[in-house]
Amino acid sequence: MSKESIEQSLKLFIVLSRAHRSINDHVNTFIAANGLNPTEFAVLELLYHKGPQPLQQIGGKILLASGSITYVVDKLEQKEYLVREACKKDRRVTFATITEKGKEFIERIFPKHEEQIDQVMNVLTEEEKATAITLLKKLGLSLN
Amino acid sequence: MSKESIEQSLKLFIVLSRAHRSINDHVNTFIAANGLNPTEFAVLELLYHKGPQPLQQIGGKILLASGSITYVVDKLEQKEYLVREACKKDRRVTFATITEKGKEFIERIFPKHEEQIDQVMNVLTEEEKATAITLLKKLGLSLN
DNA sequence: TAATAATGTCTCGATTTCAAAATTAGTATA
DNA sequence: TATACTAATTTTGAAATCGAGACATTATTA
Repeated sequence: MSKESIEQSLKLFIVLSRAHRSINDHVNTFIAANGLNPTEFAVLELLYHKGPQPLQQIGGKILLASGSITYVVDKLEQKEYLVREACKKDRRVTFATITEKGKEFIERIFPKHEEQIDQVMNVLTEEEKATAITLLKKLGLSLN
Repeated sequence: MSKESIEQSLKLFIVLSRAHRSINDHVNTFIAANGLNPTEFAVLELLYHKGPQPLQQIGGKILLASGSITYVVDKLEQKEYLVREACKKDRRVTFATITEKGKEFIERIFPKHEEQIDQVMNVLTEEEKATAITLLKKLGLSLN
């Protein structure tokens, strides 16, 4: 654990934070221009791709506290992008289901969202992307 | 811009987000255990390493809106980790300066903070860290 | 020089998030 | 079966952040 090693680690932390912030700002600006915040978008995307979900599962998947789920789901329900549906088997559970309007929204927005990300990531070659994925995966796993 | 390329880009976005979140949660838990939030810590570290700063410069460096700077500097001033000082040359300007108590705090905490980060980053070899730094730098720059 | 523009900080209201407590429903135990 | 435990959701209050506007000061320019 030399001094240089620590400095490298710190530098890596900084460039990782900057890269993340930079990309996120870009992506979030696009999402905001379409009337949602990043969390709302994440929830809607989840429902679109994985089907109806119990509220609690949503919290688990996008890492949100239970109180926040209620809030975000309320917002999306007001916008008519999803509906709450009671679970018949277990009356404690509420499912969130994407509506037609929600589907249309995602289908309209998602391709551009992907393009935005691709546009940024394409400063790297395919090989560099593959390398970055491998390294970042290790970092993401290093704590669990 | 093939289909595979976009998928790689999306995957990279996801692993980048996860890595960042994972590391950040780790680091923030440590900082919180010492009574600060990440932003307060960032401001204090900036003042420690770069000396007294006009409030506005702080906002520029850690990317915070002007209203938020006022708020964070208030918090740190209440904790007696910094003081506001009027600028004599330009009476619009206020400097934030770290106090002795603030210095002691950073000197006590910072080495452990570095260790925390190093501990996580050391799942990578030195060479891998260097590679990651190079790639992430490109991503961070790709938008400005 | 006087008017106008720009700059730095603060205030205020709105948004988003969390954590803890409350509520309601289901499960297990004595 | 009553009683306590667990689970899912909502409510509530606090914290953190932003953006727009207010205010004082400084800079520019006509």
